[in-house]
Amino acid sequence: MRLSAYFLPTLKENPTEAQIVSHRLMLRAGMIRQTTAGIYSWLPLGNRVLKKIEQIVREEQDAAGAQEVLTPTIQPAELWRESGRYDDYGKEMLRIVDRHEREMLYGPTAEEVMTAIFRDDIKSYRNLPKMIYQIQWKFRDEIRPRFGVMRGREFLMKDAYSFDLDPTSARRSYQKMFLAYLRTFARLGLKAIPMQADTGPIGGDLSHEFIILADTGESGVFCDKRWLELDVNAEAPSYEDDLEPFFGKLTGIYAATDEKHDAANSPLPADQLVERRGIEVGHIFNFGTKYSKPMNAVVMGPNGDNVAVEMGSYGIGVSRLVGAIIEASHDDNGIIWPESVAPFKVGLINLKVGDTECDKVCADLYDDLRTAGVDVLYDDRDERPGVKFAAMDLIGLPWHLVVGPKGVKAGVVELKNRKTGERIELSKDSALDKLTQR
RNA sequence: CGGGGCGUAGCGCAGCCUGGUUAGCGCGCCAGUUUUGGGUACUGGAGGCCCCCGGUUCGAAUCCGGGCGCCCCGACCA
Repeated sequence: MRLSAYFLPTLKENPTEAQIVSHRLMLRAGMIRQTTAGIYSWLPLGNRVLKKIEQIVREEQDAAGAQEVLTPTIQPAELWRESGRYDDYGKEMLRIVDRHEREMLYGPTAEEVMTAIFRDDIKSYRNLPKMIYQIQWKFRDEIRPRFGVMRGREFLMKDAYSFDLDPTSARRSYQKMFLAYLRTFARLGLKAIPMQADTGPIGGDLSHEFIILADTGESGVFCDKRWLELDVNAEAPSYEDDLEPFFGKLTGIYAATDEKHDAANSPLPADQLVERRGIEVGHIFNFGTKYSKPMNAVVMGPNGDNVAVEMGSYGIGVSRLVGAIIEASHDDNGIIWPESVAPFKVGLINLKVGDTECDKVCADLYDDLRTAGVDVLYDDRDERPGVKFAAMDLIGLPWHLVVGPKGVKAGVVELKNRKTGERIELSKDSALDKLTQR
């Protein structure tokens, strides 16, 4: 993409409404614009990041054996009356009446819809277990939305639902998702700690929140200090393995949100315990038959009895992750994208637009990179170098490829790593090699 | 829902208290000059229902009433 043609409205100054760094940087980097309180439009750059995250989440869900579906944002009140949650959910649920006076709602979650889809077509234990998921917009009418996409009213969520014949099998589904979450967050460049959590309105007994430690986080959390240096993926099993040992080991290292932590009966001595702030990026629940019973989601078991299926649900805040990643990865100059989610891998900077040599070298690099399948954002604007460097730092692409007249005369270009700040001069071809092999 | 704040050009703000020429400033934007190596220049220019409605007044961005919107703190929530 050529920057001169890209819809990328960057801001030099901080908008007043943005209180935390990720919100400020998302606005300044031209990723999002607020449409109304807690509801955002995603501009091209932000949308690219959102799609990248979505894709990683999707790949890891698929790898864990979940199958992607898509259910509507608008749901009938009827389904929620079946589960008994229509009256319980309160004002967070956005309720709508259609032209026929039917009560509808904008889905804050999809347990009811998913349970209904399951029960309508799955009738035998032979078809279990099943795990389905979607990546779909949700709406929760927060009292006070804040922090940009970190706590919007409308947000993109990956929500998965597991259906099993018995609690043992359900536990295994839970552990698969537990592992999938660890792998997903690791690929996103994040360290997410699974913590014992309250189950809230979804209900159930087994539940973990996945928390990224960050000073700006909304949740207070407590954890064993061993978590701080633990590499959870080093010994992660595959999905075919018995997951119990791994699950047992990780859940055996204390971590809990402040709702769950009992300071009076702390399981750890004070010098072992760390108290921090955190951002919740995922939450998984096992809730048994809480929905399957009232909604009559039953299958015929091996002995001919109808049994209510054991269920779990598993959420990842996809749009929230965009903010969370920025909270975890930025500096004074702007965002520093992990390569896996960067909107473009390389920013190509032409320091002297109009110079025949520079234009030629840039045009070649631009074509070659794209041919090699590398996402490249070419700053071909007739701007001063400082302006270009600033913009490139702000939007945080992992690699900056700088082409200027001096270097071109000497047959070199400069490659800068946004994260480390390291700058090396090398030939155009070596730069290409380096960027295409990674 | 309780408490606080704000609404003036795309963004950040001043002006309002104490009403009175064509409503200012910085950034951005447009045109031209500059061809620039790490947030760097110069000249000129465009751009305003001063949130909305009503009232007071000879006169309202400014005072008064009502409404709407947005932000922050709290309670609440993923």
